[in-house]
Amino acid sequence: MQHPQHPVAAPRTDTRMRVQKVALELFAEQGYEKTSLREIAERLGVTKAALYYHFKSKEDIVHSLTDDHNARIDELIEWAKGQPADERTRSEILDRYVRIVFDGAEVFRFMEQNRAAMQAMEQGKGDRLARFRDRLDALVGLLAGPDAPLRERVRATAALISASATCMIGWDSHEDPAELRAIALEIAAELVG
Amino acid sequence: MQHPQHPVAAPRTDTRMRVQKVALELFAEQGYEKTSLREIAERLGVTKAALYYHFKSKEDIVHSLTDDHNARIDELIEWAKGQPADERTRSEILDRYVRIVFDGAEVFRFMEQNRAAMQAMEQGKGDRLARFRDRLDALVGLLAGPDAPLRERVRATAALISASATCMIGWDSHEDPAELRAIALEIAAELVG
DNA sequence: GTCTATAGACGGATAGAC
DNA sequence: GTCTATCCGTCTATAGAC
Repeated sequence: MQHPQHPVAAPRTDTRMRVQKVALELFAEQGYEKTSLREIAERLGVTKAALYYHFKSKEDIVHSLTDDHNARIDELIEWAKGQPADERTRSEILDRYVRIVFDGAEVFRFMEQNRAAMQAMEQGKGDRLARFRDRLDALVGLLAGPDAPLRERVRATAALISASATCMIGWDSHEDPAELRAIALEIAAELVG
Repeated sequence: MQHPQHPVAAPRTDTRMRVQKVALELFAEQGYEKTSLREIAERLGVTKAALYYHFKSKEDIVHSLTDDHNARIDELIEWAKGQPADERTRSEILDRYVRIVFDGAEVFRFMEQNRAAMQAMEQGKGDRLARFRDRLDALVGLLAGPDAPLRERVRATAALISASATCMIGWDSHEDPAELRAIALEIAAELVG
């Protein structure tokens, strides 16, 4: 008789997730470039080499943190392209967008504060919506219409930027998150309405 | 008879400004941390050591780029503190704020894209409004009132963030700058009004 | 005011034992 | 899956000649 589920000696199967957690903390505290793999390993109580078993490079850690969130934005864009360009669709785009940023607030805050580093990583990825700016432009196009006048495009941009900023800025810790999300959505709706 | 104005051999007295120009270009292209003094010197046709004659460190180059603009924000805050907290004052705060960001758009864009690096530099400067976040909070306090409810504080924050983003985002190069500035102001006024 | 040369430190990444 | 040890590159900053 065997116990195939659990190998003996409980080999810390969650190390990968612990690396992600610590890396995100340090990237947020001191920035991506100023955080070395040595620091991440030290705070985790392992060695640099251990990190390379779970991630093939420093950039790979970042991608493991950001890919899911970026994919959700891409899905939103794809979905919206198949919808009629009416008021109903616009308000659903904003609702879903705010929810995505709100759910991944820590990661989006990291991306925001390290935009220069993110842009450097995005270089050379010509395919799809690899670049942050492409995603923003796509959403603006869907919210304002592809050939909208400058004023409408600027307002749609401002709507997205202020909504996400509201979701990811560090407020007093005892503010009501649900209220923040509602206010973010209200502001965005006002600007595209 | 002498010619006291121009020393012989025209010793490139503008090198300091040329360094600032090239540094800002490179910081914007690849980010502050990924730009080395070697690269700056190379693009300028001088050596690293020459840079150290004009600036005492890499950070010092950044401060030479940003200090004036930050001081203008500080002056705006000081001025506003002595004004009555009415509609007239709020709208003048926004007008002056937008003008400051608009005038220094390249530098503000650099600070925005390298916020992590900026924050790292701001560590340990306890005095005055050394930190970016302090300036934002001060302006929000002046626009919304010191003990305003959450919604008003969030809206004031969104006003400042979207106005500055509008001024410093890279739009199609043939857009009318004056129109952009007007739209930025309109959005901000709407959110604090 | 600009140069050459170098110090001194730290970074990411890999090899190979256990 | 984690370790030790190390390679090799790059960086900021300085010393000192011209």
